[in-house]
Amino acid sequence: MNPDYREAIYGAVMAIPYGKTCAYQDVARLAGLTGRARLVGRALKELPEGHQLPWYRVTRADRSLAFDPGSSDFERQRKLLLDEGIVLLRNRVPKVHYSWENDVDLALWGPPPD
DNA sequence: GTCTTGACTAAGC
DNA sequence: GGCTTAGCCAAGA
Repeated sequence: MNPDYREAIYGAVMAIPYGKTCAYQDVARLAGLTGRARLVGRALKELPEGHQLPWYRVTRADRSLAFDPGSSDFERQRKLLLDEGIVLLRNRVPKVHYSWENDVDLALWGPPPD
C-alpha cells in the first residue's frame, strides 16, 4: 500500500469540477484505490486546517451526504454545495450534479500540483 | 498480536 | 426509498 495514498486522494478530490459531485468509491478509483471508499472517508476526516479541498463534493454512492441529517457537519456541507448551486433534495444531491466521472476523459486527470 | 471503529458499498429482502 | 448483512481495510487502543 502506497503510504502516500492521502495525496492521491486529495488530488482526485481536487479534480472534481465546480458544481459537480462524485462518490467516495469514484474518488478512490481515481486515486488508484479501487474498492477502498472508506479510506477516502478517513483521508477527508483527517484533512488539516486551512486546506482548500472541495471535500463537500464527495457523497455516498446513493448521492446522500455521509453525515447524519441535522448534524453541524451535514449543514456545513449542505451550505457549501448550495454555494455552488447544488440544492439537496431529501438529503441527496440531484442526479444532474452527480456522476461527474462519466463525462471526463480520465487521461486528463493527473497528480495535483505542489 | 487482536479487537474495535468508521465521512463506505453491494446485494438481498 | 429503507433495513440488514457481509465484506472491506487503515488506524488506534
